[in-house]
Amino acid sequence: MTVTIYDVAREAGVSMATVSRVVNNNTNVKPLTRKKVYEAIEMLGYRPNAVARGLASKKTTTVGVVIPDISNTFFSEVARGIEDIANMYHYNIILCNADKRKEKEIRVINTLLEKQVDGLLFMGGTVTDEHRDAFRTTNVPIVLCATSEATNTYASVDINHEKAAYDAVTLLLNHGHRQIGFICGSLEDTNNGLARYNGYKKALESAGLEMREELVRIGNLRYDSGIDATKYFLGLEPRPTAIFTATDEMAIGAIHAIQDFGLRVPHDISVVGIDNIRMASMVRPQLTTVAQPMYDLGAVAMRLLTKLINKETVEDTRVILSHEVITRNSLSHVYK
Amino acid sequence: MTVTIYDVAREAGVSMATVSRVVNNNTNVKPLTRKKVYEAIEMLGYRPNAVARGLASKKTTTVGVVIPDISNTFFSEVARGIEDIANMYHYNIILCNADKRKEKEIRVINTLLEKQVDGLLFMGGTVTDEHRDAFRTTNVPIVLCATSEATNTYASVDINHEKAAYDAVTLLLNHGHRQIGFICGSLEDTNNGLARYNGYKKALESAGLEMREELVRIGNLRYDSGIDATKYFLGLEPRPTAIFTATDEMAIGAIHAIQDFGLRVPHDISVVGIDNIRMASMVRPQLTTVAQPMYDLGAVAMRLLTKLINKETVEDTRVILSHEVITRNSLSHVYK
DNA sequence: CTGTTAGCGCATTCAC
DNA sequence: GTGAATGCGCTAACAG
Repeated sequence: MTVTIYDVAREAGVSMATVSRVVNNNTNVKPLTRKKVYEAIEMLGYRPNAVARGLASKKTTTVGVVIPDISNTFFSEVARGIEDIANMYHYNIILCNADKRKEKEIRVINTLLEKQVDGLLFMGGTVTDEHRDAFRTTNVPIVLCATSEATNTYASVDINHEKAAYDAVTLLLNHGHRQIGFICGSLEDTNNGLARYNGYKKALESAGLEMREELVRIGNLRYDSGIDATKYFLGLEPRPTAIFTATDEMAIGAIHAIQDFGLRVPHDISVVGIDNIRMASMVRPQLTTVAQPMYDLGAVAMRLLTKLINKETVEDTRVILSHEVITRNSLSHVYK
Repeated sequence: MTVTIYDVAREAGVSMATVSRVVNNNTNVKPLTRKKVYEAIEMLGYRPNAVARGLASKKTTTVGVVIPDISNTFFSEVARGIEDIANMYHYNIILCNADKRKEKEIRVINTLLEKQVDGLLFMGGTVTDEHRDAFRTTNVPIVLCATSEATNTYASVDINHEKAAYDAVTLLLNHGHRQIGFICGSLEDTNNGLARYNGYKKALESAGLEMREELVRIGNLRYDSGIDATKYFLGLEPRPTAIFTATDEMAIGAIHAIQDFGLRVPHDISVVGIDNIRMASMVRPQLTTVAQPMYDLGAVAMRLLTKLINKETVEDTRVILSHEVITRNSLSHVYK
């Protein structure tokens, strides 16, 4: 039924070793024999069995990708970067959603390893000791992407989240804002939570301001929670003149909550986010935000992984990509 | 270095067949031996090699998914449905972006087949003869998802695009609109283009109206093209009282173009889209649209694929999921 | 309930 | 340049 390398060999009147050579573009095959083999392949409709090849060569040309949620626009953008570069280097990716749930992350890491992936790209909340235990059981290269890891012992690519938040708040400060509401992620979430929280705090301190707890709300990074937190801010006396959020989605929620309340953005309240998801320029007013290079995060991580897989020497395995303030229309000077 | 089933067998004092049995939860292993094997596995840190297993059993428990673009919010939602169900049935997915480009689609189909996937989930624009040629070279089950195929010979899951458009336009008609601008996808795109175009046309005809070419614009399904086409409509005399678009993204572009022009939605112009992407309820006014069950499209397609893989008898391999009109705030009766 | 024996389809020595 | 032989790690009969 299925045609194997052996059938091709017989058809072409050569040995299977020779067929293997031409299929793998090995040098040292006489042009004529090469041609005969190609013809046999063509006429039999031979398709190499990558599984058998993987077993024999111990390389599968596939990498495992664990991702929190592919339907999240931030991660799907990163995933596209990953896949494009993977494709460029002739790797395929096995994609696993893990929702930042530790047990599921560990589980998929193990099945990915069972599948003999050549490398592992991990995106998730935070790397714990259990993760490290799982990573330790293998020799395949691992790179962390948009993920925080305390001991800094793995290859990784990310942005400086604290600095990004710091820059955003400083921007607000420079526009005269002093009452800046902050919708933060959970402080257990190192990147979106704690790091950005620290950035907010430090920016305030740099300006000689004290952080006030009543101006900080914890959200879940999503649109609705941006709305909810903003409603709270709207009830404050005095009201904040600006709202900074740890994600663009929450920022968009903030904008709408303000508008639904009958106020204007940025005239009455300015709003600044982080991420620069596509949607950020698909709101009115368009969102001023700190851009993360989402596609590049994935692309660079994947490129790094290919180098690691090929045992190329790489100068720096901990790469920080730069973020960038994107000025649009949701921010203005404070009106006294 | 790597510990194999043979090492475990020796350690546990049994044969490799027995180890294989316990690893595969085969019945008929004495509890005591099972326990011994588990202990050996534990102490050696044995991890089954899925590649070897795949070669021996001719099953890889992975399915190939070809998708137009994972960073597109519509498809990433579908992909989530696919992955969740795949995971539920213990399959992994190899994800390949193909951008609806035929050559790339054919290419990834072939590499997926080389990797011996147990099944193939195809999402793309249109299935051509070249696709059918590629499909013919294999016996693995294939299901088409959100994809049009003229000869109707493959398992598939989709919605009725023509009817969805028909319903949307009828809704507009029922609200008194008679001048309905339509931003369509390319007519070469069977689903998003032609089918929805026909639905628009038929709805008009059912109401005894004639379709007028100047009220139809071709867009590329994205936000910006919604803006561009709407600017054109805004210059028409008389202006349409409503705009219907083939995708939500274009609808949101339409809303913003209208607002940027100084008009109000829906007071001056109503807007209705198709899809119900998350963003549809993250605009002001919130978008009235015809919902496609994106997650379910993926989930049902994957479930169908698992049945096909297991050679279960399935009653109907061509499934049409129902769409639903979602009434929000971008539509009102026409103000005379 | 358990062990023996063959392959699965290919890459990869090592000869020639 | 090319062929023969071996084994990658595992499943799947078949015996017993």
